[in-house]
Amino acid sequence: MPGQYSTLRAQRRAETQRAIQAHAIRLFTERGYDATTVTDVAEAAGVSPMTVYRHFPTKEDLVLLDQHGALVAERIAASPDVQPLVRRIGRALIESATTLTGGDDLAAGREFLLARLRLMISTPALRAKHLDNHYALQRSIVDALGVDAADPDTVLRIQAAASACLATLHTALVCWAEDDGRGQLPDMIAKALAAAFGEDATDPHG
Amino acid sequence: MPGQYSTLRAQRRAETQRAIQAHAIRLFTERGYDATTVTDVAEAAGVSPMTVYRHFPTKEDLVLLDQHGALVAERIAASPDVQPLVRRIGRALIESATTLTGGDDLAAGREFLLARLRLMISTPALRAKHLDNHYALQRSIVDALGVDAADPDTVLRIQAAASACLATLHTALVCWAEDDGRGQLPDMIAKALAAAFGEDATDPHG
DNA sequence: AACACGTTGGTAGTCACTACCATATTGGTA
DNA sequence: TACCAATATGGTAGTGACTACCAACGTGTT
Repeated sequence: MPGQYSTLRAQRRAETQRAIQAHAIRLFTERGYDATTVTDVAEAAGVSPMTVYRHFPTKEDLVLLDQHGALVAERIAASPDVQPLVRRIGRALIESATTLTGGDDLAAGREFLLARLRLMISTPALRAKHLDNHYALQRSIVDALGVDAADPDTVLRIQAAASACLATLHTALVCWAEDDGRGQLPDMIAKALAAAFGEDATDPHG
Repeated sequence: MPGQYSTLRAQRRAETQRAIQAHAIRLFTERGYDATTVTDVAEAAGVSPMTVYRHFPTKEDLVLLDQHGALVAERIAASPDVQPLVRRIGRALIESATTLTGGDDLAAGREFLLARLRLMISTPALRAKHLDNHYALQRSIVDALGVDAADPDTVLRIQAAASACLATLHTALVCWAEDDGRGQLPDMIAKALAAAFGEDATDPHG
């Protein structure tokens, strides 16, 4: 929230935030999400429960992914609009996944991502909110595609394509996590898209 | 939960349950979901808060749809398995929607359904849990399709198709509700499926 | 040195939800 | 008809997430 005019302040804040989240994921994985209270997390991180809420608005936000949404919307807006909708969205999803998993410096980042994914998949509350985040992402994708919203049929068409693509992405994430991240996530997404929409609609060489 | 060996008992129970839910939807619509406490609902229905929890495990269950899942799974299992996956699932969704909206005797039932849908769409907590219900429905659809689960690629293919179809269904529900239920829901679903997967994949005359 | 600001901690409260126990009414039975 | 089991409901007390409101302390700027 607050504007950081100081680097030292921002660094400290970022560090406590990182520590809180790291301890949270560890405890959630060890004892389970529901069996771990926010107070437990705060004690483990050496702060008060209030500080946890200052950095993460809800307990769920300790686990959920954050940057992914903006990444996808950017790529959508930057893509040429001559391709069919599904291919355009699908490519943005694949490229974003490449940035996410490949851009992370080392294996530790991937393990952290995997741990969060596993929690999201197995905990109903987390899974629900994560799916709702995808719904919000769907809205921003539709916005990024630049709809005039004059014709309700056009809106329905775009909304349907976007939601179907995102659901497929979620399925690919689940399968990737259940495979313990052995395969390549972008490949997984491409395969899932091809399965849902047909090979031709998502052919990377098209 | 309990087995109803008596009709009179079951009738009374069903009646209080119906009353609780009706008052809940009314209050949620009037004051907003978050601004209405379970105690408010209980008082309006003339029961104690505990009775509300006996009939509806969570506050969210006062709004969410229930029977839909079983309906879809049945139709999936009953459909011939020669068609492509997306068409098979899509048809089951359309037919279930026909049963839901057409089977309801009169307009009052449709208005009630619309009110619940509007709440589900506009309230984040409800929307999230509803989307998670769709995820559970996805699982039962995959089960109903009878997968041997030997090949992970096959599983991914079916999961992807099912999740994409259900996301499209959700989009159609939203569009239908935003249009105040003026159009026909099954048509809306068919249109959304065609937009996402192409006309040929869902052609009802195929 | 003084001042504004941002980070943290404390307290008290609301609300969803869960045991655990008591009570009354209903349905079938001796 | 009297009795008993099942069931629907109510009460109380408690947990845990989350939210004000206020106090204290450190940091960066003037």
